[in-house]
Parts: sequence; structure tokens; C-alpha cells
Amino acid sequence: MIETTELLKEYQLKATPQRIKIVSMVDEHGHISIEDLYKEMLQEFPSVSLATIYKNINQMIESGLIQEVKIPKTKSVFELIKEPHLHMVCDKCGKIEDISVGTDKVIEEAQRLSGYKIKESFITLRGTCPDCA
Amino acid sequence: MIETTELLKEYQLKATPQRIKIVSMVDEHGHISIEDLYKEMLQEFPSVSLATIYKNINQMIESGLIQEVKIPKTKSVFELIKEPHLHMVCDKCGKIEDISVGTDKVIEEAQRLSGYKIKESFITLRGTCPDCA
DNA sequence: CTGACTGCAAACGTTTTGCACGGTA
DNA sequence: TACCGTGCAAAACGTTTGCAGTCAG
Repeated sequence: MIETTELLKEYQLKATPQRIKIVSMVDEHGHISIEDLYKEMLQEFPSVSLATIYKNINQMIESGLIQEVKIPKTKSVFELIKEPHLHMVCDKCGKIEDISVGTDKVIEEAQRLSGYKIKESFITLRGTCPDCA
Repeated sequence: MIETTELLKEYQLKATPQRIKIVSMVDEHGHISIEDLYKEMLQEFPSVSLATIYKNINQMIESGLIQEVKIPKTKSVFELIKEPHLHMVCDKCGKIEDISVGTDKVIEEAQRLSGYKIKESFITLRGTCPDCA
């Protein structure tokens, strides 16, 4: 709770109750869609507006606190920006997990083949999770 | 240059002039957005409708002829489905290139760490292309 | 010839905007 | 207190749908 408030301040965002709730929900869920954010938010703030959610999400993206994750064939979700990681998506239950895997070899190879100077990588893997297998 | 008419028939799609144009534009551009597709299409078919483009793109996706590529911070583009490959996006000029890089090591490692049975991978790398460097 | 495709217009869902009020620093 | 953020309503988008006329097979 105090942690979330600090986090918002670090990113120069006023710590309003709505923002605190948004950030802690993104943190707790790991990945969350606008729709789910709104639904869950309504329980605590029955008159919260979707406009407020969109405005805040966009501000948080601009400040570099969160980012949008675009996943093939599904709606976008948002996550806190942290260490680089990959996304694993379960094709049965739809759950999304982060994992850390070394990708240097692939990136070096891509750099060599393409001549690009690579700065960022976005990797999503789709398959079946252990629970659904 | 591909045999667009043949390709459409292979995927059980009637070869209308509009569809032929759509497929050849996707092929020529490699990656193209709905908006660009529509703009360029208007030159040859001044009364083409956006609805026609959407309907056809969706049908082509269902038939497995093309797929949507979602790229962070930009609008989606569409491409013909072919060999697995990665996408390189230039952060200066925005151009998108395909490259083939072995990703087995990363996928194996991800599989081992997560316990997922991985079926597909989507990789986008962002950096500066040789022309813009 | 017949079902599928096109273009138009309307409907829809999602995201953004403008404004008056209310709350944070 | 001075802003900035919120909620509401309306507007702006992007995409989908229904329908009547047209065309590919």
C-alpha cells in the first residue's frame, strides 16, 4: 500500500485512491486487461469511470511505469515494467506467465544477420501449461 | 511475384478482383496495415469499401492465408503465412523486416523452465536498421 | 444460374475529449 | 489555495453487420 504510493510518486504521478488501486491491481495480477481492471475496480469504486482508467493507464505508460503487452489473437494486457522477460501464454486457459530466459544468442544472431542495432526484444510463446496438459 | 489467383483458390476463396489486389499488396509489401491497404486500394478501385477489406482480411485469416502481426506501440499489420521467422522493426523509419534465426535453444529453455509444451513463438526485435544508423 | 461478394449505411464496441466538480499536495 | 484528477456525457474511432444489387464459378 505505502509501496504503491511511493511507486507513483517516483513516476511523478499524484497518488489518488484510483491510481493506487490501478497500480496494485496490475501488480497483483501481473497482467490485466482494461476490461478486467474496470470490473474489479467497480467493487471498490462503484462510480469509477472508464475514462479515468484510460487516462491513468495512458499516463502510466507515458511515465514508463507500465506497458502494454500485445498478444496474438487476444486483447492487450498491461504490466509493470521490470526486468526483461518473455511471456508464456497457455492456449487452453489463457493464463499469461513471465519467465526469464537468456536470449542473447538469438539477439546477437539476429543482429549479425540483419545489420540492425537491436535495443529491445518482445517474445511471446504459446503452448499448453502444466495444469492444462 | 506469386500466382495470386491460384493461392486464393488453394485456400477456397473466390478470386474476385478485390481479393486478388489485397493478396498481392500483402505479398508485395510484406507487411501492411488496414489503413495503407485501403488507401492503396482506392487507386485501383475508387469505390471499394472498408467493409470489404475487413471482411476479406478476416476471411483470409480464418482460412490460414494471412495473419495479423501485433507490434508494440504501433498498429497491427498483416502478412502472408509462411516459414516461422522473426520481425525486426526499425525505431527510426518504422520499416519491418523478416529474418530467420534459430530459436530452438531459447524455446527449449523456456519449455524446461516453465513446464509449458510450446507450440508457437512470436518474436519482435526493435532497433535501428543499417540505413538509419 | 446461384450462392458468394461487394458497397453502402447503420450499428457497435472501444477509446478519447471537454467540462464542471472535488480532492491532493 | 491552486492544480490536477475524477466522473459524466458526448464525440471520435475502428470494426462489424444487414441488406440489396452484382459477379464468379
